[in-house]
Amino acid sequence: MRYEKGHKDATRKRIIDVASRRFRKAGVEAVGIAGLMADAGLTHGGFYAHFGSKEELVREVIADALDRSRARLARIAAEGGGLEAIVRAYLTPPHRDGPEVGCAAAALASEIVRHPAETKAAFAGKVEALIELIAEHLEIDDPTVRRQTATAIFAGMMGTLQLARAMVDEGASEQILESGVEAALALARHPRR
Amino acid sequence: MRYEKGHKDATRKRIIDVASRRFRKAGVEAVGIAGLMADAGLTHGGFYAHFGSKEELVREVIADALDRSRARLARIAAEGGGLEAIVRAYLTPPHRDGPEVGCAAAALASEIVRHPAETKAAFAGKVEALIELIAEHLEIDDPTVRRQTATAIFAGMMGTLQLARAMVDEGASEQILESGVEAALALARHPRR
DNA sequence: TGTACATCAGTGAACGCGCGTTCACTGATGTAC
DNA sequence: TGTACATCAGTGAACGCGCGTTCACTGATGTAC
Repeated sequence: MRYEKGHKDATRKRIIDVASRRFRKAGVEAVGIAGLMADAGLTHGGFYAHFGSKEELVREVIADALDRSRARLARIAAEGGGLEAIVRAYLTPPHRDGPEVGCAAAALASEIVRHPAETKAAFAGKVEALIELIAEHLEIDDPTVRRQTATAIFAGMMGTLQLARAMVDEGASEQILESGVEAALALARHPRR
Repeated sequence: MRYEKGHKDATRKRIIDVASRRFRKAGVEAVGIAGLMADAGLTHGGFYAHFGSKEELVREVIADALDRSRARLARIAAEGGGLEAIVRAYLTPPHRDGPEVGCAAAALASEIVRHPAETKAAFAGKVEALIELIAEHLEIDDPTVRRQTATAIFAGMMGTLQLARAMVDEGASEQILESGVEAALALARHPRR
């Protein structure tokens, strides 16, 4: 081999990592293949040795980024804080200000909707896994209610983070984050009317 | 005048209306000036007689679309259903399936974040008005708690609609909408721990 | 051990295309005389 | 009333640019003999 064993895999991983940050920061549409590859230290033509199309990369990035978010939140919960630690870690100024390393669902949700079904399916599957993680940390017996509550908590976290990012005023933004924390914890406490 | 009085205003309004539908359906970035103007029955060059830039149009569209959403939801609440009617009208399959005439916040939130401060400010201001509308229909005495609860309810509604749109499976999508309704009503009922 | 060849990750020119924006122009109508 | 001119919403060619994708190629290294 002209390159050491594992070289191509490492390059592929590097492209995904660069794309993952850039997609979350600027949106998928705003990121071009040429700039992406330059960031990864390569030229644009080589892209197609790794991915069949930009859309295929999008799918891989979404799956990878959401897997990592899930793992990170699972670790945070496991360290003893449970659901409250998840919620507080998610609705925090650093997460609001660092979308490039944050939750891909919050960063890309409204544009993923317009992608092909295959991409949406990848997104939907990983979001379900995130919801499942939240459900595991709810003290609700009925599995249907637990699942519904977990879904609403995640939707609220995502919507809250997006609103906090849209605010121009720092104080207003932090009040929104706080509202989101309170609401998530209230839902975890009062799953039924 | 070569055109009857009010002609230019009517054209401007038509451009905004066409842009409003197309932005919400495809995202701001995916909509070009030429296609937009063709849809409005004009050629692209005329665009700059009405708007200084595409970004200026984006700002006008956001303000207009969110004003209309607010007015629509206010009417629905006033017809007797109150907050529950707002929530149920928002988290409904037709709204999920018709983003082009639906809430601009849910359709565009994650991309507005990346626009210039002036655009974000226009968005933020109108979202505050929507939250205020929700707050008006909450039976909570403490204005801070009322406001916080309204914020969380709106964030949850927005996040829920986005998740429902991202699902490929129809049944899963409808369960998400239902979770959102339940959660919003639960928050309205239990504002404090 | 030395030479010929195969491999293939990565290169970079080229493809057609649409983008946002500018600008000299058109032509229907209103106003001035 | 008839003619000359001013107005200005809208036209369409042109600008430089970046997009996603294709493809003939390079050149470093491994394998075969």
